[in-house]
Amino acid sequence: MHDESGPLPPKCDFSAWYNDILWQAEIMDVRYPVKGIYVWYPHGFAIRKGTYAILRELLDRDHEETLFPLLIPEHEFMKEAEHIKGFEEEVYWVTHGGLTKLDVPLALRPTSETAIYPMYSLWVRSHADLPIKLYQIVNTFRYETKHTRPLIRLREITSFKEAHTVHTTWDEAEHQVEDAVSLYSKFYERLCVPVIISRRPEWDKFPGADYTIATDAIMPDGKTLQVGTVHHLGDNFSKTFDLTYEDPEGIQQFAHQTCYGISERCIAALISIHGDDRGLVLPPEIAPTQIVIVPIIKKGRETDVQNAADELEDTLRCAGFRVTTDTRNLRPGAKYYYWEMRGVPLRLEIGPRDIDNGVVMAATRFGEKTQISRNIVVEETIDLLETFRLEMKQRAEARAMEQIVQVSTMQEAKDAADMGVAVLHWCGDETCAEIIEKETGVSVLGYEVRSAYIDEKEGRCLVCGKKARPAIISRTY
RNA sequence: GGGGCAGUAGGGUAGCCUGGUCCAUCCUAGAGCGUUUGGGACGCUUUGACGGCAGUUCGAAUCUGCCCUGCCCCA
Repeated sequence: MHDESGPLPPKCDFSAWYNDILWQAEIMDVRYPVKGIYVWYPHGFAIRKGTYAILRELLDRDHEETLFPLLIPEHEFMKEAEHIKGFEEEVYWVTHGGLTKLDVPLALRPTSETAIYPMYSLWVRSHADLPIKLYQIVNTFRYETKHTRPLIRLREITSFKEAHTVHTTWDEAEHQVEDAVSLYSKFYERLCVPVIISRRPEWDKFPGADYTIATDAIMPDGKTLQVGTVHHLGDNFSKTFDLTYEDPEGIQQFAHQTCYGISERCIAALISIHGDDRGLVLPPEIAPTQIVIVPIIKKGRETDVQNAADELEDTLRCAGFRVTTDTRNLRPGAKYYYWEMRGVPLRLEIGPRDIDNGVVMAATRFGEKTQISRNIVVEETIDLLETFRLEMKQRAEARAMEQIVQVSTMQEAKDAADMGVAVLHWCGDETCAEIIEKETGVSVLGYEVRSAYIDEKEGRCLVCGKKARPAIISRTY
């Protein structure tokens, strides 16, 4: 419970570590009495706010935020055949209003295509109305039958950012897919979370899509977590929902669409990839508290120290930092552990000795201590936080590179997929993929891989020996 | 989808087989007072639970049934 072991199970026991850090760092309370449904603690929610602020900022450059209803009438939901097949097993239905049975059952959205597209069909008249690029951040419901996990596999997804765009042509929609992929790359770069982008195999794409590009992060236990998807919907939904526009020649045409989503899984990745045995490690941009000031009270110098801490807090707050002074009646050590658990990037200690010398002690979340001069504390803090951010990124990338292994035999693939992601050559043929999956026991995640950590060179299919490009396989969440 | 194990205070455990002095307990957490503060402080006082619903019984944390929730293994 104490001493060298620390309050958390070691991170190498990832499952136990993950469950524990969620409540120790006050991210989620998992005790809500419904399976797969959890409560955000204020601290977790503050992390969510910071993370989604970045997502909003990136999207707001050329999207508009909106809000569609939670309830979808059965007849709309049931229109798109492929889509229904993909979701019918996991839809919650509202069947009654009070004691009265509803004439039309209402689905709780598992995703909002069928809520949004009937309205798009009303809104779009002419090519001049296009493109439309909207997004919303909402809760969605899926009756998951597999093992649920906080932030990862939920029955109520509380933080689903879904964007839905409409375009005149298939090619224009394809450009939008590319824009979205690059937007997601930027997003994860800001979180310092390394990701692999790839095209999902045909049998694994979004129900109703022409194709799906996915973003995966590698968790500490080597399993991958899908943390973003971008779908080219072609004109599949526009045909179903009669979403047409009049082109410049006066002819009615079906629109082409895309949709792309990110959920609170991005928080799961953020926590898991950066956290350590002492707790959270957060990028300064996201940390609800960026700097904590710990006053070192000594008998006889109480007001002295308190005033110095207050002044320091003022200076930093005026410089734009999110800063807290911990004035609780605890030993300094207890405070250090407390804020380390919460992932605060920088701690400043100020005691009588520092006041006399005109300095403060700075310690980053990685444990690097430096003494900085009080009169240039703002400049030094900016430097320390930026160095810290880069260090976070480097550590995460180094780990990702260890977890990605290029393989050339089935046995190697199996071994590598046990520890992380195996990169192998696959011709694109489904029967070859089946053999790979059967022999390795893990699934083919994708092909047309885009990642700074993976070489895109051609080779020979591991199964049939035909010309092939790299594909990735791994155990998944 | 199939199988197994479990649920006792905020957290972790004992008790259950063999129903009854059980005022549980320790660590931890919360509240209060005082002393303390350069890596998890200490003393005193105090708060708090048997997952839910039925049943068996003079009596249920303990036995039975159903439900809910969690964890592990296999497909």
